[in-house]
Amino acid sequence: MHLQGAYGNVPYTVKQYRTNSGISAVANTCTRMETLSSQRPTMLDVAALAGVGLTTVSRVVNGKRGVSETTAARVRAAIEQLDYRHDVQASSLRRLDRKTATIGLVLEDVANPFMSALHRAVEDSARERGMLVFAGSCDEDGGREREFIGALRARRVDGMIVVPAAPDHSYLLPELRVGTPVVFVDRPPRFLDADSVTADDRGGTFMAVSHLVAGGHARIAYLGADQGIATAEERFRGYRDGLAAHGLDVDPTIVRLGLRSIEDAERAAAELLADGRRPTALLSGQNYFTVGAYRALREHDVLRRVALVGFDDFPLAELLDPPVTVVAHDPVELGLAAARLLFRRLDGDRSPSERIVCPVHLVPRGSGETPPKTG
Amino acid sequence: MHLQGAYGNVPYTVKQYRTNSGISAVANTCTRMETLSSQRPTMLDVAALAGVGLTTVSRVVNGKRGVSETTAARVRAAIEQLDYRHDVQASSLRRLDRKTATIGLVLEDVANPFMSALHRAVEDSARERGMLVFAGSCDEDGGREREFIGALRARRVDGMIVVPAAPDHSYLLPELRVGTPVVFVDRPPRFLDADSVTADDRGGTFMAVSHLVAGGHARIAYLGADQGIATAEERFRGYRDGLAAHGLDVDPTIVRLGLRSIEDAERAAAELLADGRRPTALLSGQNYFTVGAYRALREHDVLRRVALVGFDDFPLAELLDPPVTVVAHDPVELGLAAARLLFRRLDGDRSPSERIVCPVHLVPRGSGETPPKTG
DNA sequence: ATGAAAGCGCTAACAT
DNA sequence: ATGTTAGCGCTTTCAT
Repeated sequence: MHLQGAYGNVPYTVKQYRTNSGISAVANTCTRMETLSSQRPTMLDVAALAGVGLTTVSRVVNGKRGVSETTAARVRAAIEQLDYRHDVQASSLRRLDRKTATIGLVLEDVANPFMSALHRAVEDSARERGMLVFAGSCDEDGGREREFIGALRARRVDGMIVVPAAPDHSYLLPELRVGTPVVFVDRPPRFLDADSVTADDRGGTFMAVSHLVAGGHARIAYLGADQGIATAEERFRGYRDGLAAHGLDVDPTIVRLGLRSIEDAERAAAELLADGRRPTALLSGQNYFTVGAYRALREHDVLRRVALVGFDDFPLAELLDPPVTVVAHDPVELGLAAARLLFRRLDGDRSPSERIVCPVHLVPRGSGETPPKTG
Repeated sequence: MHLQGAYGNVPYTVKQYRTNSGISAVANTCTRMETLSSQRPTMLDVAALAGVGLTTVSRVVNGKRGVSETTAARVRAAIEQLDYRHDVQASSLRRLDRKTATIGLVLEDVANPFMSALHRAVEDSARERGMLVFAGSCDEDGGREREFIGALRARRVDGMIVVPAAPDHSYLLPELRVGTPVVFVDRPPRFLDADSVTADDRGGTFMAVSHLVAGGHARIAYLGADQGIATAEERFRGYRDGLAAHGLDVDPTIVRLGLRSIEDAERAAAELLADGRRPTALLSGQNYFTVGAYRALREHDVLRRVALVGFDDFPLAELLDPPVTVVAHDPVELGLAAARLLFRRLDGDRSPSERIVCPVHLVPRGSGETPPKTG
């Protein structure tokens, strides 16, 4: 028991604590002169106050066995009294597995309802394991993705869940090799063999086209994003394949790709509707585009004359009048699956990379069941 | 220059690199025997490969002056070649200011559209300064708030932005004292003197009541959350004060507090509408409750007979039919103001704590302009 | 059951 | 302009 002077052979500025039992003890290294009150207590402070060694405090904090219950209680009391907080950064620096109990989540946009629902699912999974998540938005910008992932690397996250934006992910190879698992979600990685959880994009638009054709439509327009985005490409493929499967041709004049925003989609839909030979149905490749298309339909007062089916469900879709028919995949399902996969890797699973594909569902609500009308 | 053997008096396992100029150098401490290939390169590896000292690498990485351009270029090449990534955790451990370039963001729910818009605003502000943000959800649970903030403390975040859930924040006092700034947003802290950015909640509901009264309404119901939540209390106060200001009494039978979800609100609104002496207008204290109320109105087929005004704007409010009149405050504005305040504190501002109140706006869209009808 | 000492990757003070 | 050394707060190894 060290009552005064120095701890080990490290020189300390003496600081006295008074414990319940009236024992006083020494604490806090203080080479630089600063007001002690503004310093955070360290394990050494706790050790001194509890009258035990540094290692014992470490054992208690990490819940390791080999400490008597009485000692542990004293340590816990000291922690409480000093408002001590373990430093996971310093801890991870020295620990063998270098784990930081932190994961990175690379999203398209944390404020997109689909992405934020996915975020919440990942957060909940992480919390169960006492892990925190760094989330960030890339806005479909590959450069920002690299930048953000670089920042995650610099913080030594234990793993990452990524909605990819970049056209090439081979730059992540060293990271994977060093043992940091990366799970791709919503879209598969490019030029990299890694785990992924995606939705059946092609199947979704195929299903949507079939639904519209079954409803009598033969002139179906398409609103899609840049074909550089894997999801967008697959969805467009489903549209083409769907038409082909029903013996219909793709009419390039009613296909609008490369859209980026609600406004883009609204403009594109407005153009299509203004045309003399306008489509009898609109198929939108993404939640935001569906909203834009809906606005255009309302603006042109053809809400119940031109059908609309959207990919991705969105909040309030069922409250609109008419409610919006969508092809939906559950972001929570994607997020949970991705997290499960990531944690399995963190737990040491080294089996070949997996490609999980979640099914999509058609949710008929009204807007997609409008029969075709001409003029 | 060290060509072989040991670096300083630290024993190393020798590892040879060949540089462009043909100089070979030593690297990588390796006490534990592990395959070197699976190790992350450290500054020492970079230093060895570039044929310079450790400090020089540190200087280059941190962009400090005092390194010749030729040396810097050699170092950068080595960094590139080894795919070296700076370890901010280790860096922060040793650096004087202990900064981690990380902030914590404590939200009610990352998936709530209001919260995720705020999140995005904070993220964008943080990115400008090269900082990352830990976001998490507390679901109005004070215990979860403390738990999450504890995890943030353990990761030594530089500062926090908090949408408070707990009934008492004095537990954050040691954190503030140790120099970690905390800015409260959307709601003020309780039992703690700290910065806050809030909306004019009382003024908002007061305005809403006045608007409805001006439209001829005298029987206005209220749907609100638990009065333990500061925002909820202020909004309810604005409702009462608004009625009083127009000589109207609060009728407790048409006030429903303590709601927690869309479903709660839908049920409460349905009850109010089923009653013989039903209100002519509904005032909702929160975005989710507005959605619930809207559903109930539609269910009872009184969408254009009973008026509805909601607090908080929400996506697609203007797309509904009738579009929803709301009292809105901008989450982006709140987020940006909170971030600005936090960064000012991080830059050393020690002036007395600030209480910023953002104005709210009435956005008449239709649902709130329905004239009162009886029966 | 407990403690002393070494050292994780880095920055800062002090050389030169 | 560059290098050497100490040590940030912690975990681990090896004592006892």
